[in-house]
Amino acid sequence: MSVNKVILVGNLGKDPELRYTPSGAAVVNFSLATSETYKDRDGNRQTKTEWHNIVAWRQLAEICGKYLHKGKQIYIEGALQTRKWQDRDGNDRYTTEIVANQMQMLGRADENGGGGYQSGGQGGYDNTSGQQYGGQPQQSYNNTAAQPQQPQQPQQQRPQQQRPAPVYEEPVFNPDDEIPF
Amino acid sequence: MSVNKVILVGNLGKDPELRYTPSGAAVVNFSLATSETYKDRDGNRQTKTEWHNIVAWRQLAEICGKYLHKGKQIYIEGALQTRKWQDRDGNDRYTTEIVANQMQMLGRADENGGGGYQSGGQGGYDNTSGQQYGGQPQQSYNNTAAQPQQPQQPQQQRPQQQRPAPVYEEPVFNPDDEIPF
Amino acid sequence: MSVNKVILVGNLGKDPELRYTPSGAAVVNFSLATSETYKDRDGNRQTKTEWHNIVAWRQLAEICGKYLHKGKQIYIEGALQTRKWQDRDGNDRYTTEIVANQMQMLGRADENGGGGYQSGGQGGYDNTSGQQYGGQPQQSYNNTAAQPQQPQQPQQQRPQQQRPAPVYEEPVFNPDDEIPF
Amino acid sequence: MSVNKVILVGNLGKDPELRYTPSGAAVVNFSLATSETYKDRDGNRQTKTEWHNIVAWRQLAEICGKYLHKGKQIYIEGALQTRKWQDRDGNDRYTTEIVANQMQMLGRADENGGGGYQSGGQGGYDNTSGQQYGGQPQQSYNNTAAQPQQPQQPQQQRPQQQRPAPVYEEPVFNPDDEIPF
DNA sequence: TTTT
DNA sequence: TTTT
Repeated sequence: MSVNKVILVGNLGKDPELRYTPSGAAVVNFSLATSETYKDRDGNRQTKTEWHNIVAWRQLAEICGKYLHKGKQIYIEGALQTRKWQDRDGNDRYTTEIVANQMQMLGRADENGGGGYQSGGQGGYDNTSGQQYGGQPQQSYNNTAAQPQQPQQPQQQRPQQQRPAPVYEEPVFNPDDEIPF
Repeated sequence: MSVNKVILVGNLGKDPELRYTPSGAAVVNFSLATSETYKDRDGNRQTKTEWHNIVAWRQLAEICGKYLHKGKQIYIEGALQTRKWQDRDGNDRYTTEIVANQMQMLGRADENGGGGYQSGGQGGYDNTSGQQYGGQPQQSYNNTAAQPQQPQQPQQQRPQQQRPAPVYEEPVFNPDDEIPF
Repeated sequence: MSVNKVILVGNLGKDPELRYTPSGAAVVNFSLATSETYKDRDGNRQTKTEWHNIVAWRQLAEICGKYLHKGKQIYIEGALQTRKWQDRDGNDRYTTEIVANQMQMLGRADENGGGGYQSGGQGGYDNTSGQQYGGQPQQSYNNTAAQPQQPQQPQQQRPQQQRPAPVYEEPVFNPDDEIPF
Repeated sequence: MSVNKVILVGNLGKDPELRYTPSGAAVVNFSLATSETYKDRDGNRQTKTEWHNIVAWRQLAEICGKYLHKGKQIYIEGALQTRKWQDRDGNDRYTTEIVANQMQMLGRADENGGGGYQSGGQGGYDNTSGQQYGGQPQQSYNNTAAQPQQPQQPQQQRPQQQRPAPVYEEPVFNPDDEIPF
């Protein structure tokens, strides 16, 4: 009985980071900038930039890891998700991310290369999963997990003392952590 | 390299019409009203209503057919599609529809009944297909065809003289027509 | 009590057509293509293109007329609107358009020129109207009419015999027609 | 050159909190829940709830304060914004909010009352500002500031020792703080 | 950290 | 009529 949707068009601040869970699920993280320009009261043009934490899983993660790079302009559609975690003092802290389920590279195709792009278009994967428009041709890159469960970042669920060298910072995704499903 | 997305919140003008193709695919059609109120130059409040033709396929079609009814308020997400057809004079004519891929019933749950609702919540189907948020729990009702192909309305592709009693009107979906795949 | 929203990313099929009403209101029309690629049952990659009729008014119309051109990739946000008109036989006919209220040029800035672009960035207008995010810096190009009234295409409201040479086709926007407000 | 858009349909977790800045600008805060249901690996139906921090300004703030209440189902459209602030240890901390620019009450009109609703429809304000669809009738409740500047939460900009009893927590909006414009 |  |  609800809708949770985010639509962004922006530029990557850095190259994406693609990792794999022990079970083999791909996950990618990157930050995306959206900018607004406006004139302040003195008539000077100002820019305000917003940074968004993007995460994607599985096939979409791999596509992002392969084809996106720092500076690339993309369209992202996803859902808001706020993860709770504990800092070193045991305080609850929260991080909000956009869990992407669709991505579109924007601009010219010949500009969709950069950092590691191999020619051959979008080769190497088949976009036949059909999540987006059941009963329609496929549009863009969608996330395609057959059984959807967003893995909880596992750091917050197991005792922190299990870590050999406890990191009292925001839990970055750890590819050695098992997805709990 | 493109995005084609429609988001509507409105009310059904009539009960939805659920049909099946010979191959067994469910398809539903209904019209959805969105209304805007504004004040004209004389300060009088005016209402402008827009009517949208909605079509949905397969599982989503069946859910719409079962649970929606005239007057129901819903959220719809889909894609624009313009079908071309010929009228009796052979002129090209066009009809624009929204091919829904997500639907949300709005308002109270106890008001989500009406025309044929069985108690038991959203019982009768398993929402485990995972199109929307690969890697996440499922949200709302999605269209779930594993191999997405939007059936072309076949009327425009076969000779009209095949029809016993040719109807020189906009080709309404004919459940006797085979989906071309 | 409703939402009527369209979000498109696509390419212009032709240069936009900018006109002015007798009262001086700018109006622009262009068609925008969105394309999906999919594999058919034989595994061949197919493309399906959808064409959308875009209309924009006033400041946004002028920006589109100045900076857009055939082939340009843009983001459009707007509302669906279906206009009713009569063909020569007096039959009701309908045309669905997207009334744009926001537009974003995509791709590189140095590619945002073409057909008549003058350097100087987005010069010539001040983006200080604040429709989009009241209380926030302005984002992108918005439609900025202080008193919003969508002009009805006047052809359908006055007798067709008033036209010297009646055109029995879909009523294209006529800049000699007065906006009815 | 970017888009930052959030679309939510959900229910308020509490009554909204309406405050005013010293300069008289209304600001409202509330949390909105979106929920997804899914089946876990054991076939049990699970619900995952996401909480979103909503903020709105000026006219939209006042409408939210007047007409919304705990449990109410609404449609919200807005932009993501992450505020940075310092906790007691001087660590940077971040809070992500949705700055609403459009709101729609969902469900029955006779259910749109509760906590302080006066009959008379949406009386008490004129929705004639025209931000959303320049050139169109107005849809829903929009934020209408003529000069858009999102007030920065001022707590993070002035010395914390100014507070008589420093609260080493996330800076909640303080209506005694002046908006910096 | 990106873009304009 | 665009793009890939």
